[in-house]
This record gives sequence, C-alpha cells and structure tokens, in this order.
Amino acid sequence: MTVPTPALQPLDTRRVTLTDRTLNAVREGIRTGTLIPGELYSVYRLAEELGVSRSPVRDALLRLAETGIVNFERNKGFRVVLPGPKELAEMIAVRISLEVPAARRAAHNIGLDKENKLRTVYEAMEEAAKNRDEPKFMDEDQKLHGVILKLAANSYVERVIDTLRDATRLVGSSTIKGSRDLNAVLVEHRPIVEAVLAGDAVEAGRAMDTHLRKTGRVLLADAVKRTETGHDPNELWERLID
Amino acid sequence: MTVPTPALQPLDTRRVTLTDRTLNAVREGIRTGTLIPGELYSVYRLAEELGVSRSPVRDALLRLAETGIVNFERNKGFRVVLPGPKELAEMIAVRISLEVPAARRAAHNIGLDKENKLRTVYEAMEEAAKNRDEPKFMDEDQKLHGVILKLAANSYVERVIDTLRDATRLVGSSTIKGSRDLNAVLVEHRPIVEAVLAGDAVEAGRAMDTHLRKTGRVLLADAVKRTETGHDPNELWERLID
DNA sequence: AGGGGGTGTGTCGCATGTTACATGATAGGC
DNA sequence: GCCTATCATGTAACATGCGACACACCCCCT
Repeated sequence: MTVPTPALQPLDTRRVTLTDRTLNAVREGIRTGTLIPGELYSVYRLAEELGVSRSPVRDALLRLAETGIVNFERNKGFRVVLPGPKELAEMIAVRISLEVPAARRAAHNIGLDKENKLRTVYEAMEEAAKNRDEPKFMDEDQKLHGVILKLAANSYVERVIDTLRDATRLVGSSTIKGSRDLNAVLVEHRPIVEAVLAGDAVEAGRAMDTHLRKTGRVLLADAVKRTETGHDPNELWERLID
Repeated sequence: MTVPTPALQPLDTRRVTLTDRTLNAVREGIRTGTLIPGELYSVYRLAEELGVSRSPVRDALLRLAETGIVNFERNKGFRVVLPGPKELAEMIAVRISLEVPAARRAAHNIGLDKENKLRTVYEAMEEAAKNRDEPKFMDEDQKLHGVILKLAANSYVERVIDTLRDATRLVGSSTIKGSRDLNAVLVEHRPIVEAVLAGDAVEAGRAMDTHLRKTGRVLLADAVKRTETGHDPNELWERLID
C-alpha cells in the first residue's frame, strides 16, 4: 500500500486500437455512401486515405468480411456487399426466431431490471416521436430492443443480433420515413413493454412477434422495390419466414 | 481455338490460404488438448511451431476471437476460452430458437431435396449406430442437422449454427459416450426425419424441439459436473431456456 | 529484513518489405 | 485482321521490422 486507494477507474486498459477506429470509419463510409457497394476497393488506397498503415485496415476489413459485409477477392480487392431482398428476409427470419423467445425470457427475468431501464427508454421513444425526431427515435428503438435482449441474459443472442443490426442499418435507415408514421411504430412497442414489465411471458412473445413481422414486411417490400430485382416480396416471405 | 477443348475442372481458384490452415490447426489443437484452455500463449511461438509467419496466425486467431473462442490480452498473449455451463446453456437456447423454426421451414421446402439426401444421411446414421461407430455417428448427426438447415434455405442461420458447433464440438465430443446410448439418440432423430419428409411442418418443429431439449439437458448436466462450478443445471436451464 | 525501483524479457499493435497472382494493354506472329 | 504471348500495373497474402507496454525478477537502499 502506498496511498489511501485512489478509487480510480480501472483506466480503460483498452486503448482504442487503430483497427477499431478503422472499423468505425468503414461502417460510417458505407452508411454515408462514401463506399459504394459492389465497387472494387483496395486496402492500399483505403489505408492511405485514412492515414494509417495497411495492417489495421486489413484487420478491420477481415472482421467485416467475417460477417459478410465485405467480400475479399484475392489479388483484386474487396467489395462492399449490401444485403439484397433475400438476405434481408433471412435476417428478419433470424430476428424473429431469436427476439421472440428473448422477449419471453425478458418478461421472465423482469425482476433484474433494477432501475426500470425499459420504461425509461420507452418514454424517451415517446418523447422522440412527439418531437418528430426521427434519428433519435431510431436510436431509442434500437436501445429498447437492446434492453430486452440484455434482460434475456444471453450474450450469444446479443452478439448475433448486433451483427445483424450492423448489416441492416444501412438498408433500414431511410425506410421508415414516408412509409410508416413514427407513432405507428411507437404503439407497436407499447404492448411489448407492458407485457415484459408485467412479467407476462406469453404476451411479450406474442407482441414482439407481431411487431417484428409488421416492420419486417415493410422493410422487405421497400427493399424489393428499391433494388428492382424481379423478386416478389410475398413469395420471399412465404419461402423464408413462417 | 487450338485443341478440342479438354473439358478440365474449373480448378478451384481458392488456393487454401495459410490463414485457413492455421485456423484448422488451432481448432485441432484445442480438440486434441494440445492447446490448454486458460493457458497463456503467444502468436510468436505458435507461428514458430507451425512454421509460418505471425501474420496468418494472427489473422486466424483474430477470427477465432471474433466468435469468442480465444481471447486476446494486450501485451500478454491470448487464451483459449472454452465455454462454461452458462455459455453452453446460452448456445443451447440459440440452437433451439433457430433450429426448431428451421425444421419447420425444411418440412415446408422438402420438395427441394432432389436426391433424398435427408434419408441417405439418416440411413448412414442407422448404420453407424448398428456398428457402434461413434465418431462416424457423430459426424452423420452433424450432417443431418446440416441438411435440415440447408433445406431451410437461410444462410445466416447456417452460419450462426456453424460457429456454435465450432465452439461446442470440444465440449460435446466426449459427452455421449457412457451417458447415452447411440440408439437412444438415433430414435430421437427418426420422428424429425419422418416429419420433414412428410412435409409436416408442425410435427417437424415439435420433434426437433424435444430432441434439442433432451440432448441439451444431458450436455448441460455433464458440463456442470465436469467443471465443478457451483452451478445448478436446473437453475441454469430455468433461467436461460424456456 | 522488507519494500521500492530499475531492468530484462516477452508480448501485442502497427508499419513496411516481399511474393505470387489476376487483369488489361500491347506488341508480334499467322 | 485475328489470335497469342509478353509485359505493366495493381492487388491480397505473407514475412519481417519496430516501438510501447506489461510483468517478473533482482538488486539496492532504508
């Protein structure tokens, strides 16, 4: 002992690495349209533009390749692959499969939610809807789903859903606007929150299910329209989702 | 044109990279016990042992770290983290959530199974059980689940389950022996196969559900006993799975 | 005798050099 | 005028160099 114990932070031993920052930069680039899907890029040039060496850039891109967001082609470069309607439908199916049981578990474990985080977030959503603050609304929406997953206490589920979110953020960002009213989305969340808070597992699952299906339908229809592939959204839905 | 077209193979352009081979080597090392979980290793030494440079080793380990199988500690090394009872329970929960709907989809899409792969694999399982050939049996078991996932036609689900398998293979490899008869496991699969082949979605889901729950229970109980943590398997099950 | 600081070793993270390959342009034979 | 071989260019995959940092050990000072 030397001194009264300074009670400092564990001092994030995790100095943010260049790889992580590159990862975010690439995500941002995709989101803002700087990186065009389908186009061929090279680690060399990207590293140069970001002002770092090739190693962290390569590491970051390999991580994205792991989840299918980018695609490496040996001796040629890499491409950003954004999910088409089929991929989107698959992701929706996964979300339904995982988040509905998660909602049930959340209702079951509601006692763990010490500080009523769920209600807090929902109220923030209400507030954002009232102010027509769409970015904020989207953000709180994500957060709400995140809180429910946390309550379900399954880190693998959290991880999978996180990566899916990563892949869909680009697709879904501009979808709500125009096609659905913020309030419509809001009221869908209410029964979920109520059921979870009441500890009613069955109802929580049911509410989550209807919510995901509704938004899924909209997302899918929108994606099909946008990409102009010959896909029929109903047929896709029928084939991949119950 | 020069010659009658020799009709050669497309010659897999995908030269197996050192990273991939390292990946397999590490998996193998974990499986065979050469790499001890919890122990501290270094990329340097591992690269030297494998006779390659640090880059592909690092790439491979980063990929494993992505899925949580190994854990990097800055300036110290990396550890192999094998899943404990809690993690195992989480994985079982994910498998139930994803594979039960997948079985339903598979029954729905059974028309796509042109060559009766499902029946072929099941018969191979029967054969292996008859011969008491456990490794073969395990292998065909995996394959059977794989075929069902393929029929469900959702690549994301396939990917997630694949990584889970990767993480659980070590845990589950020695479990069956002694605790369950091969035939007992076999007969659990029969109703699944029958239902899928008959196109009975509801029954396929039900059968898959009971199968996964039964084996999950056994796996979990075994893991708890083996690790000697104070966990209660029933409590874990109750908390993470329905 | 005990504690504190210096030092040596080992590690990751990042930078940079090297190699083999894919592709498009170009020159040369028929 | 076509077809082919050669070459120039650009790339990922792999090898290696380097600095900062964590930790263990040991010596020295109190």
